[in-house]
Amino acid sequence: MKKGEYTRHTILEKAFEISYKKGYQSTSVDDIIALTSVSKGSFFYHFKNKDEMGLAMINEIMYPGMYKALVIPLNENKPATQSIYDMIKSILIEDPAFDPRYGCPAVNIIEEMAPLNTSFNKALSRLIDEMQNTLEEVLTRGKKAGQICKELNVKESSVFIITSYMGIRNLGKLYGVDCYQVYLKELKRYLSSIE
Amino acid sequence: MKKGEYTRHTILEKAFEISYKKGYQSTSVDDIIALTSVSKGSFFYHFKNKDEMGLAMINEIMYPGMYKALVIPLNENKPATQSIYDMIKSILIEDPAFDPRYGCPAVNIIEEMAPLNTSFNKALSRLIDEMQNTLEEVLTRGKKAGQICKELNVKESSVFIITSYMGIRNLGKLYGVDCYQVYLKELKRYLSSIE
DNA sequence: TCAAAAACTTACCATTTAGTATGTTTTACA
DNA sequence: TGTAAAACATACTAAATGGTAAGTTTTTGA
Repeated sequence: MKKGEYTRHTILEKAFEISYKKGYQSTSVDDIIALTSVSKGSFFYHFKNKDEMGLAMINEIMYPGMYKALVIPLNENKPATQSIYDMIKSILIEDPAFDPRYGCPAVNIIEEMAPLNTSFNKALSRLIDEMQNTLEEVLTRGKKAGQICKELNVKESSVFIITSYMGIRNLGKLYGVDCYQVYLKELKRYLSSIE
Repeated sequence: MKKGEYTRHTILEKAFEISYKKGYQSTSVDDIIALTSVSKGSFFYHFKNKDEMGLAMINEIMYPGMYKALVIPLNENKPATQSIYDMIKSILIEDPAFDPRYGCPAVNIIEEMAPLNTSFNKALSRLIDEMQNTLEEVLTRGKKAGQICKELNVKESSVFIITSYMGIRNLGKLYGVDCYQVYLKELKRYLSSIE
């Protein structure tokens, strides 16, 4: 029960790595086993089909990764708008797990799979809900601390922030990091407008 | 020379229709010819390969479509922020050419193909540049008309508006039209913050 | 240590994929 | 109206796809 779990996990990691660059549907089982030196029989021993693997990849690789990169940093003890700005700047500019050319793994797979597979949709909704809730909490705490305008609707604002992040990941695929800098300036302006 | 152009155009239209729902890479040539009742030989008479067809689809179907839905409405004679808000609301809520479940065709194909194909990337950049420039013009005109804050950086603001649009198309795939309404409220707030 | 369960391998299969070769029909226009 | 070019159809290919069958090796825990 140990060896198998290790194999399973490396399959998921490699699948994540390839599908981040090529897209989920265009990543074949053969692509994955080629990179893992796991046989096809072994692949299908661990997952009854490709989509079950994809779902596990979302839940076991993507979810923890996003949690670490997006949620944890938001709970540091900083002024609300500061901690939001820092987190977004950090994942856009500093985090080596992201490549501007390939965007954000979560955004990519939402774009590709949410309309096609309800199981994927559910798992991905759970991921974005987590992010959404954390943002709302930060903004609400900010209100109580007098850092955020009392009249602000925290739900609307956090949706707006998330959409801007999703969008800049998309735009970055066309124009590279240059547009990240432009985006960050206006994000800062927006954030100061809700203080 | 007439009949052929008609066939070519219906191929492009149907390819657009299917790939809007399934994604470009997952739309096969067989899918397209099945829906057009055009033979495979005829398909490859008009396009030397699938990607050449995809490129033509972007330039001949997507570009004009986006121009009509996004650019033209921005040049109506309204206050700057009003015309931006109305245009976005219109394509999100009213335009029957878009299905919230499937998002925005241009955003979809940027997400999927921009990292994988430089020809696609160029054609799509041209499309977004057009949108970007129009937004900048509207904001600049708004400044001159005293509707927009003089200190605003029009480039940064228009990038921010575009990213928010791209992002809400992504989020809409998870949550449907409900999140459009939430987004629009905060978009309105943002727009009034730049007045 | 040893047997049962877990983990893995190899060789295969049916289907789908983009693309081609070769020939036939249609169209435009002189 | 005749003919050359344009447009199309059919039947095919080789490679890639997700998945399976059947057997072999490795691991684990009593």
